[in-house]
Amino acid sequence: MANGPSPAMIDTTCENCMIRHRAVCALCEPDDLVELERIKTYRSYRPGETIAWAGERAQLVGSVIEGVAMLSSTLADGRRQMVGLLLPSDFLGRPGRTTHAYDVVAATEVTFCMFRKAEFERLVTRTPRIERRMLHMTLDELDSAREWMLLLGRKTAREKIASLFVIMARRDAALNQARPRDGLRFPLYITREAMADYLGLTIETVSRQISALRKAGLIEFGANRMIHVAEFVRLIDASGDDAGGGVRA
Amino acid sequence: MANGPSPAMIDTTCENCMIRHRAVCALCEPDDLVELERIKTYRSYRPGETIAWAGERAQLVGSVIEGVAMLSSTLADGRRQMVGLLLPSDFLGRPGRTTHAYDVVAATEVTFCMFRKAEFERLVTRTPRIERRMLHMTLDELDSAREWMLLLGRKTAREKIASLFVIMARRDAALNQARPRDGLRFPLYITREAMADYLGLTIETVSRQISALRKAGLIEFGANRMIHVAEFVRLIDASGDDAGGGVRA
DNA sequence: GCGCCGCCTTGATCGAGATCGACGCGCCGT
DNA sequence: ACGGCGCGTCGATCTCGATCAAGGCGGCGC
Repeated sequence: MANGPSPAMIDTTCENCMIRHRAVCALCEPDDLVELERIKTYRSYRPGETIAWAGERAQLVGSVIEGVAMLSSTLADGRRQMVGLLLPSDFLGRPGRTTHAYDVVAATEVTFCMFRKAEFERLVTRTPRIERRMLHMTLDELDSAREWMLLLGRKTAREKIASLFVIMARRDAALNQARPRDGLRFPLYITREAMADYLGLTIETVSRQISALRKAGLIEFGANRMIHVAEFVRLIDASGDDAGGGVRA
Repeated sequence: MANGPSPAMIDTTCENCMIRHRAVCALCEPDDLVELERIKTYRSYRPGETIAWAGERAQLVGSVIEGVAMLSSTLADGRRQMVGLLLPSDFLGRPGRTTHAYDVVAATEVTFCMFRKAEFERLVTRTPRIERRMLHMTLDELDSAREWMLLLGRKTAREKIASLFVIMARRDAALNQARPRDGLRFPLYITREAMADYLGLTIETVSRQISALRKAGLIEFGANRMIHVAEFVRLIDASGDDAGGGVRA
């Protein structure tokens, strides 16, 4: 994700867009795309760069084309919790709200297909297809958020790490059309800090539990931040979720 | 909420419905309401009754008219986490999914305005107004879920209890149009178990922290499960959220 | 009235994860 | 080559909330 094509190499026609059939524009007809192309712009951010601050006036909305961005909330004394991840095709910005509700930070190099908020909303209002698509995407996000609530509220540190790895492995397998027979590899792009923020842990606990999983033989470290999972089922068991036998990609 | 009018007393015309302007039908035109009235039915559940099991085929969808229902997830070994609350006007059932994703249990006596799923979806497909309304409701739920993620991941037991009370107090104040000057009362309908499931705690910790808040003078117990908050600002401080001075209802 | 049962409270102890502190390793700029 | 810095690891200790255990209180049926 972090080392895909550079922004300059992105095909800027909607027809050829990498996320054409998964993003907010998935249900659009050719006519709609003409409209979208008229008002869209591309914008990239460096890893660690802040894309928006919570409370800030939201001028832009848009879809992630590639890379990963993090949504997080912060308590007055600095405790931070990640509340969402924006992956390619995910949408940033909420119709009917004028400010950002969360801090948005680039986790990797990330590129957005952006629209001026007002123009986009005008277009949405007269294009129910976009609204329908947004509804489905929002429902999916709500499901993810609720799954994460279970993790945050009830899972042990070990289960949290295993759950994260299961998700990353599945995502990577889906992306690369790889069949997760036995033996599965995926890259660990994010830092311990990002994992800790995501899982509601400290970085020390994240580090210790990853070591514990390695010592227990559930994972191995490869070169270049690759994680190798010999028996995916054992990782799923360690994650606390049942779904026991069936290895879904 | 638990002791409002009985189902039999509910006015069954959409025009006079208590949630007419807040529910999924809020944007509907009179013509749409005729359609809805044709396919809707009312259904009530007793406190503690299970409305749906996770994984079960979803036949019905609908809005809460009155009462409260809880959505929760369960881990294989029985650990449970509440992932959502359905209050009057909230919608149960997800378009495009054939099974329930969570257990749904009545927290109080609860009455739904329900539709056969297939019929409702057919209607939605040709009524973008309903879709737009669902989108906004889903976005609100997503915000609540994310706020809850911050609570589950980063707040202390004490802050969790205080946060819950702040929310309940605000909700009650909003419902009764009461101005939260100094001195604010609200009823504590739910059990310690429900609070524990919601907050990611055990019932013992819930009990102890409520006692601690009482001993610290932040809350007092009245008759009939009423909680009295003398200085709302102190409760907000204890909740960990800033928003320090401004007392919003 | 009496006893039971569900819900709640409180105490004692335990343990997972936070906190504090030290250090290792790789990368980058000079 | 060297030093500095960001990131990760690991050990020691502490602490908050879980766990285990013992009642209390109130409503309800008999």
